[in-house]
Amino acid sequence: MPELPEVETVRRTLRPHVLGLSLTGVDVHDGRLRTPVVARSLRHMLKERQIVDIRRRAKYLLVDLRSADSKAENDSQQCDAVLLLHLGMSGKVGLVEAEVPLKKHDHVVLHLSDGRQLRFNDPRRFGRIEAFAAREEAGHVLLRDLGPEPLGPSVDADEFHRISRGSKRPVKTFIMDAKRIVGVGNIYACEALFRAGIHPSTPVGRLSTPRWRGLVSAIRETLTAAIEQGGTTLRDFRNISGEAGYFAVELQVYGRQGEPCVRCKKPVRQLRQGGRSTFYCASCQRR
DNA sequence: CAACCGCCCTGGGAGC
DNA sequence: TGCTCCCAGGGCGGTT
Repeated sequence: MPELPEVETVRRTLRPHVLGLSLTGVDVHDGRLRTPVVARSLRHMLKERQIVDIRRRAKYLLVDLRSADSKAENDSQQCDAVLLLHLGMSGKVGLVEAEVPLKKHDHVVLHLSDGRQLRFNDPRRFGRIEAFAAREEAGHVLLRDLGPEPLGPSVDADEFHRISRGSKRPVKTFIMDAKRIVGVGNIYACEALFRAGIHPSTPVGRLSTPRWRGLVSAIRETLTAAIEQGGTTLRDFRNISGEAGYFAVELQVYGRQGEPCVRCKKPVRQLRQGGRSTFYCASCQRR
């Protein structure tokens, strides 16, 4: 499942291949994604626009588009658009030649000016694809309430300590809350808490500033390491050529219930928090 | 308002 | 072999 490192890897991999190309057409084969894809409006927002950048915010890919035929500089501002992609649970982006046969679950196809196609494939249809005018980005309902980027400069342990004071909420659900900090999914939440030596059930309001510092560092290190390794494969991730994806990151606790802890050899335990499985070492991770 | 819970969806694995 | 059941999970809408 694509978490932040996978999305960042897709961004970095895709970007050099598509920068400067224009979108020449849009096919919607199955618009039943997280919210229905409206072919008409997607076409209207994308057609004849040139890809000028690909950014990432949380787990959203944001493709910056500029009107390709706009000669007048003052006109281009109004023509700027953003294509938003979320890979959900099982989404993949393929960059292929037009003659390559469609695969099952290739729901949306974007035609590129070099003859190739960007194909959005998503078996579980938890993904999202939509487009809007660039001026709408700041107030966009999916983006406006997002917390800071874990790898950005504004993530601050003192701030987390301040806003979590008095809260009895488990630390794990706190760091997975996108309003607090974005891009920490179930796998990396477990891994970061193990790295920081913090029990996932610890009431978040009881974490001292030094422990918060340790946790913030652990989140950053965990995500950075995964990005460097090209993202976790697990089941669904594929790289842009459509081949089996990058090698799996060495996971220390996630999915290892009953196996010996890499640090102390005691069995890794599993519990459920907010409907999600949590994996941890009761000996290495303390409240 | 913070916190929680159920739901969306399909494929894959386990068990019979 | 094929059936049923369960699980994976981000984010959103609804409720407490």
